[in-house]
Amino acid sequence: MANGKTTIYDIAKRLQVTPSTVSRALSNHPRISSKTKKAVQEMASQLNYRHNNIAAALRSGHTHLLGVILPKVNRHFFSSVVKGIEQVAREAGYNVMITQSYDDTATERSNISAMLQSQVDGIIASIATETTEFAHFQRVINENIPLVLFDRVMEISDVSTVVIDDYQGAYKAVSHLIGQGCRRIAHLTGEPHLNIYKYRLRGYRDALEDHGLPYLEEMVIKSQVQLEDGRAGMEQLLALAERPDAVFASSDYAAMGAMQVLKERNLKIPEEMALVGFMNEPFTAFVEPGLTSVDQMSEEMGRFAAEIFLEQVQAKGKAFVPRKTVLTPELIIRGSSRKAQ
Amino acid sequence: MANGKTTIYDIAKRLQVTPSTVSRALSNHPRISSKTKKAVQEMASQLNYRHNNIAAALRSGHTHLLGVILPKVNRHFFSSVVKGIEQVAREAGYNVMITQSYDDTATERSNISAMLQSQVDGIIASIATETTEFAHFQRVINENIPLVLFDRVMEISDVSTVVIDDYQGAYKAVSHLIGQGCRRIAHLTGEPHLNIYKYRLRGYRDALEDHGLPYLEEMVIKSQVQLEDGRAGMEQLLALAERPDAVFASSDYAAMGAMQVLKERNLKIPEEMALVGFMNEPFTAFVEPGLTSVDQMSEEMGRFAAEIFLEQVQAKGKAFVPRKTVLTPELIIRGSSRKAQ
DNA sequence: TATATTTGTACAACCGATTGCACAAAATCG
DNA sequence: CGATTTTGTGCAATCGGTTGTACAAATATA
Repeated sequence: MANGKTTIYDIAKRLQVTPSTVSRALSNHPRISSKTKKAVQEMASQLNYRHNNIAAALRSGHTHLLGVILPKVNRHFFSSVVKGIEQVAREAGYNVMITQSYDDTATERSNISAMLQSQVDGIIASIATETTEFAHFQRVINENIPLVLFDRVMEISDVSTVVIDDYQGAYKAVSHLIGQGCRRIAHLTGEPHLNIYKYRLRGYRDALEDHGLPYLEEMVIKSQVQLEDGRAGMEQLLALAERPDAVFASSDYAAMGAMQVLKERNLKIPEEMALVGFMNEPFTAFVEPGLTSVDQMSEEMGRFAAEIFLEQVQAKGKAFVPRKTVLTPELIIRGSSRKAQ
Repeated sequence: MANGKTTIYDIAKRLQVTPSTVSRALSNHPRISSKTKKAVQEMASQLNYRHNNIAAALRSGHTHLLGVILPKVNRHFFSSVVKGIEQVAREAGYNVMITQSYDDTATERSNISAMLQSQVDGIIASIATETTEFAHFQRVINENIPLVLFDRVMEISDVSTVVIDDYQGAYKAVSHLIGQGCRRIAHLTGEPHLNIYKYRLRGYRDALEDHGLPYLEEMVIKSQVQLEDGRAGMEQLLALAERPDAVFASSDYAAMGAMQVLKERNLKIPEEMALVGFMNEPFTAFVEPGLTSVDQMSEEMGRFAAEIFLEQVQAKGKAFVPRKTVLTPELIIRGSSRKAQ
């Protein structure tokens, strides 16, 4: 009170009870009489008491802080995932601490350090594109702090993961293009060390083969699948002796870059070149024509990740069996791939 | 060590010194000999020691946590601001805790509570659209916790703020349209209780009047300036007896909605209707034609906000004079307003 | 009614670093 | 060379809740 901060000691003094009683009353301990609880609560609000998370965390060992590491929050996908995480986490009394790796491994590492220093109760993360070694994540696991990875995951056994079925998403997308009459479908793929791109590539390939179309090396272009990469990729594809009649990109940004190039060259979309992206970023609905894309069930993904984290926290002592959750993506068809039949 | 956690006590024991010496050695206290410091540091890394922020915070009173409250992280503007904040904050040894209000006052209030409970050393925030009473922010100020507001600020004296010159941004935008030959310029404006919209409206008005054009009530449409609002606003404007020949929207989303309607009706942009937005979201560059927009200097804004926060922290004891910082916005001209001369 | 159980609260150690104060040893000064 | 200042480290209290244990009173059980 003196310096504006009320503690449980102040409440205890006023009520002639001990701090431990106050603490228990506030946390709704069964052994405390409801009479005492009421008195404590009233005095607490009267004195404008606020629970000091820090002090509680020091003794109890848990901060009720959940760390979230994302490549970039301004990707609609990631921010939606965060929304899902927040919904579940707050419900369960956890505060969420978001940080961004900016797809940089060093930053990712320092994010993890910061979180460990802040004693977060768990970490939910999606790995930076650039990251190829996972010692920093392994450290989290070794310290027995619940870790849940989503979307961009790594091949480590003791981690729970939530991903969409990238294979299926790609397969659906390519099948759709074939259904629209496309026969020469190119693919803009990302870093092969990230599973998402690996699986999407497989889905692409299998869809082609299952429909009796050949898989051609020159039709698959690897990059970081950013806007510029999409532009470059499209240029490259247009320079081929036999041009593709469709492009399936592993990211909406790459697809967008491709679209820009096509427009600059006055090629008709989807008649001369159909396009499909991946992520279903909101701008896909704004551009002209709308960009067909694979939706990644972002909020669900976040909710699942948070729920798994909670389970893992609850199973504290006992061994927790890491869960792998796979969600089914949805193909959102827009003008960029809808050919008049 | 026993349970994987090394403390300064473990280090002290190994080195036959006291924990206080270790603490001081680690924090580079001038009174500790460099010999001891070296020994402590080596032992620390050997034992894999990690500083426990929680314990330190409890005693020292500062958590080195900076809370940031944003309406939505997936707005490119806000995420850029965060980037700026992070740059400065991390440099100074602060971790950043981001939360979203989703433009909802209740959520905003609970965000603040959560942060106060977590004992953040300061809060940087942009107010939720919906918020009209500021008691929760006032509480932060009353508790003497540094508060810096940016972009969406409120009329309270004891707060530092960072904003762009919204008036000037609007003025530039409208003058540009007039320069392109537009004579009947409509305006999509937002909630008048938010300064940003109020000032933009004034800039719009003054630019018209300074160029000898009339300010017409029916040309100003108030809404939440989201995509749908832009659509509705455009419909309304097109229904006027005398249509406008340009629309200046206080948000890119509203401008985008307007653009969609224009395209659906096959009206030419910018010939029949020029468009200018506000925010310079990335999609403005993707759409066809590119959307002219006012850039808000987002990263700078974040950096300034963080710097002011730091100053305020440093000035701990003494009275800190709140600073109002105003940045100059930049008009990014794209196809939606560039008429062939 | 005597005994066993439950209920309600108090006591005190504890989480792990920080920090004002004390004090001896070393360095500097007159 | 004695007095003063500086340097390096230790002591112990402290931040504010949490929690295992103890114990008296109330209640239930036999």
